Amino acid sequence: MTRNKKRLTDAELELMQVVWDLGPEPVTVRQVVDKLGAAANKAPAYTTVQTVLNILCRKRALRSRPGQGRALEYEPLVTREEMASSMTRDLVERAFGGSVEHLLMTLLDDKELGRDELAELRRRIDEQLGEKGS
Amino acid sequence: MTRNKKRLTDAELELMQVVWDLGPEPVTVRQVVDKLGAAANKAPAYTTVQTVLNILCRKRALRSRPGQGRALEYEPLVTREEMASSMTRDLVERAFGGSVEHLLMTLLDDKELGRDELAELRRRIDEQLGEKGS
DNA sequence: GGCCTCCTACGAAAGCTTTCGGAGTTCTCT
DNA sequence: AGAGAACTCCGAAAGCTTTCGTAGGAGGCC
Repeated sequence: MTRNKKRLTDAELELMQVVWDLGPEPVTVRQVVDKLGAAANKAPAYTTVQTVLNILCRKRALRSRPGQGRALEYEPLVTREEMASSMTRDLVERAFGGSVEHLLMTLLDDKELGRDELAELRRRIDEQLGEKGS
Repeated sequence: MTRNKKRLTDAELELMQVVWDLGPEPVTVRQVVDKLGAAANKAPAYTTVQTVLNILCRKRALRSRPGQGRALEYEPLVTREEMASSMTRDLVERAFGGSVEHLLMTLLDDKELGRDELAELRRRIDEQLGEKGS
């Protein structure tokens, strides 16, 4: 069952996003630093990135191993979707008393959703209702 | 527009929940401690609760003022719903690239929702669609 | 008054987060 | 071989989180 209990901090999550963005191949510290330098105009120090990536390994969000060059390669052990799901469960626990429906209702009532999104959502619900059919 | 940027930590949020639970009236440190002692069999020290309540004041989530007795009274400056909304926005930013729809789709696909919840949700969507109608 | 209880205010200690510099190793180029 | 670049490992420093103890003030009771 290996419950994935660890919560990622801001810095950690941001680096995970970069790793996921960088595609399916494992990435090096250098690649992450460069990507950050390109995206924002302030890149953190090389060793800062390295430290956070290593923390992510300790938290079992990444794995590192020798790559082709001399630099270690890091690869995700969880997908962006798994992480998002896990964070959502966390939010539901912390802020909605464990009730997913409560979160859903709040999202609807807060709207920010246009007619198209609502229609799409409705379509999906019908799909789900269909699957559970009978 | 005075964006409410502050994020509450675990301990802080837990105390907010107790304050909200304790009803609309302002509460004292003592009341919160007792409530925690009753709920879990592990009550934190009086001064621990006091410290966190004061931090919540600094973060503008609570306000304190002299009560009838000698103890200060604390009252919420934000509602549970506002906090939940704000935390949800935060999650959407951090984990779903700012896309509420993405969160909604994930919630649906992760299911955990029974037929009744889905039906209720659908009803609400129709409501919203009605409001926006034409 | 003197003592006990309840309260507030202050701040300390342990641990986590975020950032980075320095030491040392290895690869490459001349 | 020697210089320099690039990388890893280690750990430190500043700030936040969480928990709590102690000092000091105010009210009630003998």
